[in-house]
Amino acid sequence: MHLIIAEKNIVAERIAAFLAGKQKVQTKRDGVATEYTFGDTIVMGLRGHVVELDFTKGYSNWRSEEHPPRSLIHADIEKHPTEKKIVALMQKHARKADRVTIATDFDTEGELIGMEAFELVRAVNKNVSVDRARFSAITKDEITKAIDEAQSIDFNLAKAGETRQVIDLVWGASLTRFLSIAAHRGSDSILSVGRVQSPTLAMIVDREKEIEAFVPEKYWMLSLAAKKGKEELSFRHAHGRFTIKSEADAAFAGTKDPLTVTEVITGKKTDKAPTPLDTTALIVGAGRLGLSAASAMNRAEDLYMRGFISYPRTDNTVYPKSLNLRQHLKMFAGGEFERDANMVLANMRGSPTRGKKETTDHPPVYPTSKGTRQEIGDDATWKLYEFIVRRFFATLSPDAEWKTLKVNMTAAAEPYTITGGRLTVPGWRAVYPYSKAEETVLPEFTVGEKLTLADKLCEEKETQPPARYSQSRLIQRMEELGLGTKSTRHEVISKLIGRKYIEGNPMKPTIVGRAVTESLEQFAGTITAPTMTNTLEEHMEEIAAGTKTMNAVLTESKTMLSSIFDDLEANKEAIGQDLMDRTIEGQTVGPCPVCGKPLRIRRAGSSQFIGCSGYPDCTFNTSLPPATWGNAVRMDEVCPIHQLNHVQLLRKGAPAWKIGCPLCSHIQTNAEAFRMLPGMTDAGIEKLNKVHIYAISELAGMSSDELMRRLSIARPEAEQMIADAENVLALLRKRTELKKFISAHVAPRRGRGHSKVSNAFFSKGIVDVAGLSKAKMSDMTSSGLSEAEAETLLSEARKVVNIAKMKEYGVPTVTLKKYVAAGCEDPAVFVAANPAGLALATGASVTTICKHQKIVAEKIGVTPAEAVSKASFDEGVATLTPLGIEPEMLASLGFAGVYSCDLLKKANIEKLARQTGIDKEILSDLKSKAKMVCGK
DNA sequence: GCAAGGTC
Repeated sequence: MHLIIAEKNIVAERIAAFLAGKQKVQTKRDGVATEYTFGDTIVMGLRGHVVELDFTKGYSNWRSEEHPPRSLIHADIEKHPTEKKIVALMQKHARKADRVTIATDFDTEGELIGMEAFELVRAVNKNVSVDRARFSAITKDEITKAIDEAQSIDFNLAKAGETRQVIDLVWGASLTRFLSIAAHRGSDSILSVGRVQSPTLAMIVDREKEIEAFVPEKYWMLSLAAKKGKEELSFRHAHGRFTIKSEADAAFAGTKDPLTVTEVITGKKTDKAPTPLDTTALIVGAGRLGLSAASAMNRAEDLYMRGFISYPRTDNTVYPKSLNLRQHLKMFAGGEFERDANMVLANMRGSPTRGKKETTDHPPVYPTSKGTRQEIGDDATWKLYEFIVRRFFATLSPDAEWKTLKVNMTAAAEPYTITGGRLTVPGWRAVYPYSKAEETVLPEFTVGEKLTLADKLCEEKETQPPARYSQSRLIQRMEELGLGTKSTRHEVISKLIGRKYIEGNPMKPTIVGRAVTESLEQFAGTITAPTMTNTLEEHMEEIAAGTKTMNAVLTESKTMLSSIFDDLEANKEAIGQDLMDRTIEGQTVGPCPVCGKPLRIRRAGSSQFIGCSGYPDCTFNTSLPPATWGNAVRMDEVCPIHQLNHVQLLRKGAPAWKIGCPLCSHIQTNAEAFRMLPGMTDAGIEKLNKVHIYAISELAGMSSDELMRRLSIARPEAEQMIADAENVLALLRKRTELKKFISAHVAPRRGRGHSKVSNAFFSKGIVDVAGLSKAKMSDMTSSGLSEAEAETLLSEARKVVNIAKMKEYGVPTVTLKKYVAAGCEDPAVFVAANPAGLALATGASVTTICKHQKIVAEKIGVTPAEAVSKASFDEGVATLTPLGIEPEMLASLGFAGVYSCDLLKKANIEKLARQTGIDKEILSDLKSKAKMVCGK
C-alpha cells in the first residue's frame, strides 16, 4: 500500500482526485482526520505541525528553585503529538504501508513538517521506504510528476527549521519567565518576550518616541487664483515650501500682475496595473476596506475553506504558468462581475503583471469560483471577496494611460505653476476602484498668454510628526524586515494587543509595552532587534547547505543567551522594581485633591474604586462601577480643572464606558444628594467641594468642630448642617433599599430600567418599601408598571413590611420563617389563624404558636384565635393518622378548626369545603371514613 | 502560564 501524506486536508483531497483519475475515491472522515482511498493508495492530510516542542516535565513550574528561568537554556526538549487523532491514523496506515510519500508544502517549514511525519512513520515501521514529493502548484501534471519523480527528504533543511523552533522556544520561554517573575506578574498579566513580537513592539515604541520628540516647524505655502475667461484656477508658487518667513513675505508681495504663461509642457504617463496579491497585499487592501489584519485573515480563511479563493497564506506575487487565467475570467459569466470580466477578456494584457517575489509553495491569492452576495452572506466578507476578484481582474488588464499638462507662469517676477492630468486609457482602473485616480482637467494654454490675478494666498503650515502605525502598515514593515511569516504576522499583532502591550488604531504602546521594551533594550537588546531574525535565517541557510551543524548554531545561540542572563540576573531586583514602578503609572490618575499624593485605580475582587496612595493617612476615594461593567483604565486625556487623567471602563465586546475625570464625575454624582439639604445651592456645593467635602456621607460623619473650622461657620449652623446631612443620608439609604427591592421584583424591559421606575416612585413621594406597601395602584401604573406587576410588587412589599413588624413584635426569626412559608406573615392574619392549622402547616409546637399569637395580638390590640392545648392537639391528630390524609390537606383542615377524627365527624361539609377549598366529595368521603375508623 | 510556526 502507498501512503501519501500532505500538509493539510484540502491538498490531500486534491492529490487524491488527480491521482485517482477515473477510479472512485473513497472518503473516510473521523473528526479532524480524513483519508482518501483509491486502488492501493491512501492519501491523508496533516494539520500543519502535528507535534510540538516543550521542555521536559520538571520545568513546568515557573517558580521552581531548582529550575529558574536560566535553566531553560540547557533544559532537555521533547516532542509531543498535538494532533493525536491524525498521528494515530497516520501510524495505523504506516504500519501496513510499503511506500510512504511525504507531500507537504515546498518550503522550509513544509520540510520540517515532513520530517516530523517521517519520524512518526518510522517509529511504527522501521523499514518502510519513505520519499518526498516536491511540487510548486497543485495541478494534475505537477502532482503526478512530483509523485513519480519523488526524491528524498532534505534532512538538512528540516534541521534548519528545527533549529528555529528550539531557539524560539528557549529564548522566548526563558526571557518571558524571567521578566514576569522579576516584575511579580501573575498568570493573567505575564510579560512575554519573543524573537518576532519583541522587535515588532519595539518598532511601535520607537515610533511613539519619535512622535513625542517631534518639534513642528513652521513653513509657508503661496498660491494664487488666476482668471482665464470665466474660469478660476489655483496656481502654486514654484518654490514650494518657504521655511523662512521673510522670503515668503517677499514672494507674496512680489506676486502681482501681469500674469504671463511662460511654458506649457504636455506629456504622457503610464500608470501600471497592480501586481497579484500576496498575504501582505491582501491585508493592506482589506485595511482600506476597514478590516483589521486578524479579521481579514479570518474572512479569507473562510472564503478559502468554502472554495471561493485560493490559499490565502502566500508570499507569491507571480501567477504560475499552469494557472488558466482565461478560464478563471470566463467563470464569472452570468454573475455580478460578468460585465467587468468580459471587458478584461476583450482587452487582456499580453502577460499578467508580476510582483517581485516568486515562491514555489502556493500561487498568489485569486478567486477560484464565482460567488454571489447571497452565498457569501456576510457583508464584509463579500467586500473582501469582491476586492480579490477585482484585483485579479486588474492584474490581467492593460496599464492605464494619462495625458499630463504642466503650465508655468510668472506673476511679475514670481514663478507659479499648475499641473493637470487626464485619464486617456482607463485600463485596469475601469475594474479596480480601490485606488482613486483624481483627474484635473485644465483648459488649453498658449505661451505668452495673459491671465488676470483674482486673489493670492500665503498659508502658514506646520510640519507634522510621523504617523503611528496602522495594522497593515506595520505588517508591511514586518515583511520588509523579515519579521514573522505570511501566516503569523497578523497573529503577532493580536498577541501584542492581548498582552496589553499596544492599543488603539493606529497603534500605540501602553505603559507596560514601553517599560518592557526599554528594559529589554537595556539588558537583552538582541531580542528587540530585527537582526536576530536575519542572523537566524543566515544560520538556517548554512545548516540547510550543510556548512554548519544544528548543534553548532544552537551552542552559539545558547552561549549568547547565557551571557544575557549574566546581566539580567545581576540586575534582577532593579529590573523588577523598575518595571513595577513604571507600570503602576498606568493605575495612577493624578494628584489627590485632599493631600496631593497620587490617586490610584484600586481593585479588590470585582469591586474597583479610586483611592489615595496616602491611605490610611488620607482616606479620599471615589467609587467606580464594579468590574463586571468593565475594567477601569486610565486615559490620556487630563481634566483641566483637577489635573486628573480621565478614566474609562473596558469590557470585551462592549463599547468603552467613559467615566471622564473621576473627580468631576464624583462631584456630579454627589451634587444631587447635596441638593436635598435644605437651602443648599450650587454655590453652597462648590464651597463644600473647595474644602474637600465631596460626598454627603463625609458631611454626615464629620464632627461639628471640624466643619466649623473648614467652613469658618458658627457652631449652631455646623450642627444643623450635620443633622440635615444625617437625615438626607438616612433617606438615601431607604431609597437604595427601595431600588434594590424593585430590581429584585420587577423585570427590566426596554425603555424601562429599574432606576427609571425607582425615580418615578421617588417623585411621587414613595421613598421606601414601607411607603411602597401603602402605594396607590394609580401611582404604580403611572410609574411604568402593568397592573399585574403592581399587584405582585405591592404584595411583596406588604410581605416585607409585615415580616419586619412581626420581628419587631418579638417573633423569633427561625419560627417567623416558618410562618412566612405558611403565608401567615401578616400580623392580623397570623393572630386569627387556628393554632392547630399553623402547627400542622409549620411543624412548630402548638404551645409556642399560641404564645406568639398572644404577644402579637396584644401589640395590635385584638383578641387572638382560641388557644388549643398541646394535649388535645396531639391526641386529636393521632386519631386522624389512620385516614392517611396528605400533610397539606391536613393543614388546611387544621386551619378550619378540624384536627381530630371527632371534629371531622361533626363537621358541616358545605362550610368546610368553603373554608378549605377542598372538594366536597373528597370531604364527605373523608367524613364517612372517619365514621368507620373511629366508630360510634 | 512561556515562542513561533504550521493549520481550522
